[in-house]
Amino acid sequence: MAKLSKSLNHHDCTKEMLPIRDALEVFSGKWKMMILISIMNGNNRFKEIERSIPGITSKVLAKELKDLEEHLLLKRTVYDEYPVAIEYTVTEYSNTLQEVMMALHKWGTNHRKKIKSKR
Amino acid sequence: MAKLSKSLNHHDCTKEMLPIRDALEVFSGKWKMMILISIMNGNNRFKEIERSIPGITSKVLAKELKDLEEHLLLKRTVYDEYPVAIEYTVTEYSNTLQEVMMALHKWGTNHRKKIKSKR
DNA sequence: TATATTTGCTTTCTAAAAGTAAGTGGTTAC
DNA sequence: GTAACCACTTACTTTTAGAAAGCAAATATA
Repeated sequence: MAKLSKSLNHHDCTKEMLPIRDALEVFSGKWKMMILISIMNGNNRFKEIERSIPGITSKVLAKELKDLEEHLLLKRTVYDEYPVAIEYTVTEYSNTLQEVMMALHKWGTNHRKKIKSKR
Repeated sequence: MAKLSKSLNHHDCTKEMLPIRDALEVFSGKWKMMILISIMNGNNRFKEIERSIPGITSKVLAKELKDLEEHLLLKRTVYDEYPVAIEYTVTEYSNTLQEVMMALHKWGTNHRKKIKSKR
């Protein structure tokens, strides 16, 4: 008995963790949010997006664009006209990220001050 | 002129991206948020935390705990008593993450439904 | 007409990060 | 005395990210 309770000697909090984990899986990482913001700001062509995000490489961008598309956050459209243009646009669904983005932006701004004052 | 404007043919949005990037750097990734939540839920010993997060290994946990400590989000205390106990506690500063966590939780919950209904 | 450049990627190679499994040194319970 | 617990660390493997170059098609420049 003592043993049993000891082996369970921790508070279960998986219920709270799962949704947060789901969310982070979708857009955490170095580039996904940046890509979304870039497209939201009117960069719709591959090269435009690439140029707007300092440090990203085309390989990584290509992969992340695919991921984001799968998660319904953006859409890839091929225009079969003259020199075949490809456009990436954010979906309506991606607007649900506004609140998350604002919270992140706010916290990040404050954290930068915090860390600066620490040094 | 045409050349110049073409080479700048994208909207600069680094200003908006930077704070979000700062924020994500601190706690994005597979485990950091889970660790914080676990500790907030009263798991303060290394093994307790480890047991409360399914799938995490001691190596990763040790590393993430160090990272979070450096970012002022938690505190490591050594009690020099009988069999030397070590306790991890969240800092007051980590409470500033509440808003972010709530936004993530909300979005993640909704996204899970969204993805489920898609399949 | 030849050369260079742009676009939207892909390929190859290397480096860094994450995961797996076992081990360590100390304490304590059986 | 053997087994288990604690807080990690070490060695090794696999996965992921990044760096650099290439490619086919079109367009612009000289």
